[in-house]
Amino acid sequence: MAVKIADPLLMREINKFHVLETIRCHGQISRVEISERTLLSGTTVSAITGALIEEGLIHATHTEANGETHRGRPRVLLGLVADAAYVLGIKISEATTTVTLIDFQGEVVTSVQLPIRLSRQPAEVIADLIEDAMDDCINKSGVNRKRIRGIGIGVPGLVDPRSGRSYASSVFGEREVPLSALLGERTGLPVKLEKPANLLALAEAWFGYAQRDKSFGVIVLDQTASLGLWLDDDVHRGASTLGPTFGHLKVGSQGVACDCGQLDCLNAHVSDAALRKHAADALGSGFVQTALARTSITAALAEACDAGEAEARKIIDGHGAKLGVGVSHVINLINPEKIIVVLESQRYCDLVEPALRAAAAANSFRAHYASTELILHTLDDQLWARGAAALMLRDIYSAPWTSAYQEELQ
Amino acid sequence: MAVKIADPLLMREINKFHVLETIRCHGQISRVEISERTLLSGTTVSAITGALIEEGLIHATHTEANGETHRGRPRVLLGLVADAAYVLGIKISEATTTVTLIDFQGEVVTSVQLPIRLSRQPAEVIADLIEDAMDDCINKSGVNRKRIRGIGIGVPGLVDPRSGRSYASSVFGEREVPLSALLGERTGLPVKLEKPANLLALAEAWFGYAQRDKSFGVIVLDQTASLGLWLDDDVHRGASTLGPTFGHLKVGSQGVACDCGQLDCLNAHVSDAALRKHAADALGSGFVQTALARTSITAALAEACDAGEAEARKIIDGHGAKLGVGVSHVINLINPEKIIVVLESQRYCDLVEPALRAAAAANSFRAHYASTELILHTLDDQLWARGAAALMLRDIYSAPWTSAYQEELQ
DNA sequence: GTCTTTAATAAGGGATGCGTAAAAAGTAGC
DNA sequence: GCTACTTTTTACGCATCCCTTATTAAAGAC
Repeated sequence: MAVKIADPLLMREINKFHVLETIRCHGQISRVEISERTLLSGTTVSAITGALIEEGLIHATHTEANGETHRGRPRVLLGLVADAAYVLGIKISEATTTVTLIDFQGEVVTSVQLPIRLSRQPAEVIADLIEDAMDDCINKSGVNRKRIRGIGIGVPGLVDPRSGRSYASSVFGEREVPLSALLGERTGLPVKLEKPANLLALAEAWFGYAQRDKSFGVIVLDQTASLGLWLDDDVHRGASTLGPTFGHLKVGSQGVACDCGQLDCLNAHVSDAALRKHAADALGSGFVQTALARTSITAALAEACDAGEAEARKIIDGHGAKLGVGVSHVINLINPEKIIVVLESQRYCDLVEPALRAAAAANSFRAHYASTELILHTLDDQLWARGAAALMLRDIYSAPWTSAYQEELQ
Repeated sequence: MAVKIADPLLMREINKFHVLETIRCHGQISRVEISERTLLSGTTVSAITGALIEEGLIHATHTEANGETHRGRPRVLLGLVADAAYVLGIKISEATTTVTLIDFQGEVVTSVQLPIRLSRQPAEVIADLIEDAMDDCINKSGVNRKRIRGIGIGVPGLVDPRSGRSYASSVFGEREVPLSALLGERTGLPVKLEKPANLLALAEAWFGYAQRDKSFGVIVLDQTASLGLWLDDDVHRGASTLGPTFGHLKVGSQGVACDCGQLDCLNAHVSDAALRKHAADALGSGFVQTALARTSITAALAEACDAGEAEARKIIDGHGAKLGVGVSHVINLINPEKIIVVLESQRYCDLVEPALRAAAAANSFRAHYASTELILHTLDDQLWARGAAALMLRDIYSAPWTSAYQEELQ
């Protein structure tokens, strides 16, 4: 039984949720329009918005009709109270860690970057560093700490959101780190852990390209390739709760070894490490070393390609082709409405796109390829943060009819 | 907005659904126990069961406490009225078509086999033949035609359940057949079309191995390989509504051509046609011809293998290996709680299982492989039928909180 | 400055639902 | 036959929704 028994209170909660959702999606909206959109009666909308105002979640922004001026009493526009709650979004990467404070509307309040390579430190030290960064972020913002409702974190590698543990992550020396617990102790706040791709999926679903879509996938290349799958209004986690393993799909049969001990995993072909190796083989280790001191491997390849280096072009095409095969598996099996591929730079998107699309098309069933929209765009640091924030915000907004709601409350 | 606005009527519908679900799952159950399981108050359960009795969906089976005798007033056991509704389940294959009448409890009432190769006939003729078979089935059962609520059909090839059309099916000469419409006209009943794998997924979810699972996949080899995916209490259809295309996943890189025009599709390696070709190449076309006159290709291979034929063993292992690669993609991307592989005979299950498991394990990420249970079992003709029936039954039982409910009513 | 128009709230009537608590029903034990 | 005990139903109170009809509020139109 995934759905709760109905009683009058649940009824209210459901309708309250719908009203809040409508306000959240629309930004500024009058009671009449809420009534029209939700099909709730004006009376009910008034009662619910009244309660929400009392709870401090929304307020009348007092702005009258926008632009054109109407005849009668102007509509009072309602909007979320930005100050109603705050959430910290944290994105941990190998080279940089970003801590961002997000308000109830999902807007960035403050953001702090920690340009530190964490991988040499034990988990306890890393937790301390992150705590300092959070404090810094909060202090800069001037936000009352009591209004902060939780912390959402994205960390590479395997993540079990249920236990809040990170496994085999490249940023930690330890194989297993109870990151949720470490940060929960220090802050007294609820902490949610997710893999970065799921964070992006959340961000796309809440703020990005996929707000209306029932199903979509987000593929992100952040050291390794990873997929976040959004199905039925939630991140898909699967039986292991680890989410899909895009990076270990098998592509091709060249017999390239992957860290996981198997052969021809996608990651063995498209991870940053693999790209560096390809580049070193084709362009010389000197090129790689000088380039990487300055920039990322994809940026370096893009530059070399633009400089007319045929080998760089070949590597990029190969990269796109392998990614395309992976994408084709997603199209064939899931056939989501959208697949969003998130890459580091616009230039690299442009360079990799032809080969990626060609491979995706060549390896997926026609009808499915035609119905899945393939989008490439660049990685926005704020998108990470907002995804991490959405992780916590969705708890505040949580849909009342799911049993998950109850579990998370206790 | 996937969820309806709450009002008192919806509330009743939700709770009614829960009560009916409880009765359906438990078979015979007293009001008290329903109250305990659903957490609804006794009053409400009485009111709802009263309404359900009035509607003729359930009745008091008047059996008192089973076995042990209790102290106070004995519980009145309630159960589904088998006669409350009937549904026709139809499974169309190349060689045989089965028509089955199922009652409200999901039990088979009558079943009729049409041992006719349909592929030579135009769609209109096929529809006529099926209509005759349905009439025969109904007449034999003695069931009042008015009690029949709909028809569920499984047909190989591409199926668009939304339009009720079958595309590129091996059983039809035409590329596109509006089968729902053809049978709807003839019977005046609602007709639902599905691909066979989805039918099996439904059957497993309602009656089979996966009644408790949130997510699972069913793989069936019926001419070609096909996958039905059950996610979030429903068959997953994807953007194209055609469902996953397991058979056109790319496995290996031998460059074997598939009907779809691409290379190395799973079907190009594991379809019945591919197996026949492998068998003809390795064992001689004479073997294939004499064997197929008598039995199926898998049964023939199993026999040859049992007779010590090394080439047959090799073909079966290859078959299992390719299937295993396909399975690994499902495990990596979806990581469902179960994957159920449905094969023709128990013997073939036993023979193909080692290679299948080995390939699945070798190509899927460890944690995911470990958390997905892999089950092989044989195809039961009744399972098809019950799946087809569930297709319609779920409309009668339909969950009131989804928008799909509303769409399907109109 | 008054009239018109639209928005929002308030009040009353009607319907439905849930839940609690008491009454009715039905059986076993003494 | 009476009592004890459990199930089921009935009666009542309360909450929610909806609708209709004022009432109040705030602007534009004249």
